Amino acid sequence: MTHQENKLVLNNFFHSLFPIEKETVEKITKNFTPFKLEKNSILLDKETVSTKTYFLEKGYMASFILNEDNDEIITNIFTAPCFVNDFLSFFKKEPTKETFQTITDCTFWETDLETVQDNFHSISQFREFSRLLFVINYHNLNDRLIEMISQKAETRYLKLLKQRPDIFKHVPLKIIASYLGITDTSLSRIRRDTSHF
Amino acid sequence: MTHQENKLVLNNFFHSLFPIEKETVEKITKNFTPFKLEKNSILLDKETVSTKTYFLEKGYMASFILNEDNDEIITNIFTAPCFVNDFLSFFKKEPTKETFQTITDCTFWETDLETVQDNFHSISQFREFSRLLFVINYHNLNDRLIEMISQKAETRYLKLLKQRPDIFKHVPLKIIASYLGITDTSLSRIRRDTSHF
DNA sequence: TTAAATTCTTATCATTTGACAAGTATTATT
DNA sequence: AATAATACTTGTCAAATGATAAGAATTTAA
Repeated sequence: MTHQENKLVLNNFFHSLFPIEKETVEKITKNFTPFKLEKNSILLDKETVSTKTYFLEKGYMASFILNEDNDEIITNIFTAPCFVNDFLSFFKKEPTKETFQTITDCTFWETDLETVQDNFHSISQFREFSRLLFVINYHNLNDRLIEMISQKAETRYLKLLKQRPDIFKHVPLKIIASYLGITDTSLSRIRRDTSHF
Repeated sequence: MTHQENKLVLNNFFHSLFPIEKETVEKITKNFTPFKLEKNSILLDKETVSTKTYFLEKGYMASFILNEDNDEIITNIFTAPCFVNDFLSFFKKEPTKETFQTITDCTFWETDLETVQDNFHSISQFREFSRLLFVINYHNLNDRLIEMISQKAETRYLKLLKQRPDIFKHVPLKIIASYLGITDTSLSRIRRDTSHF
């Protein structure tokens, strides 16, 4: 087994989320294959159908959409290890509106819908894991929406800085600004005004 | 069978989302029980664990959290027919942070986790339905977040007015304002400035 | 039906954030 | 190392939204 084929990080992700036997995880990840992308590569492009589900083993990514003015609106920032998916596109076979792009060099594992379906219908613990992954993703998204509704940019920035300090080391500020729903100018001002914290 | 026990709306909801046999739906909804709530009743209170999953058959609801200043921040507005759930609380048995309250008189169907689990692990089409429900809910939430990030309040208001005109007939404007992430004062101003549309 | 409570609107002023432009710093390319 | 490209900061002014208060309209309760 080469170093590239070491599924330790992938398999551990299952264990970290849900109590599950080693053998079951190995069965689930049997049909996952590894690959790498350099920084600033596109993993999944807008207006294409996502035929794979991706696990980000190492690196940083972002997803974005283009608004009417063709500005990139960052919709998510991903820190490994995590699954990176456009659920709607993958499960409903519809074109995605978002583009998923690497920020740093990244390593991935991928598998196709057929494998996911086999696992989903034959391994009850994978079903539970899948649902839990949805529940957690939904919950995180809901929390972020609540913050966007109820807190001003400075509060959101300070919270992100505290909860995900790592991304400030690896992700350009203009991407973080867009993720926070503000301009890079505004983020710069907020950072100046809060630098004493 | 009394009128109250007519599962037409509930059962049709399954058919509308996913191709599924009549008998399978009847099997799934066998253990759902009906109940009613008057307007301004609490369906699920903050800091309690959601032991049921709810289907809103008729009426309007909202969910909200309380921020630091004890202001209600509306997180969602529900129009029947739809499922109304705190996924995290229901599946992870954790206390919810949100309160779910009726806006009008409402009729519901409910069932418990044990029934959901039985269905989830024994009926493959229910698994597909459940996942699809998650996918659609996640997608709607993501769209709403993107709007919050990238569009100004007036644009979000006009879009809501176009996409869900019914709620403006049944839901107080101050609730809609909070849902849009603005004050009722601000919504009132926007409505004055856009009333010519 | 009247009184009270709630919702909605409007006005004024303050705060937050955006748009634009210029300049500096950093990173990538040759 | 030099050049170009990109990222970041700062300043100025404008636009969007919030906070507060007062009054009008509507709904609810007695």
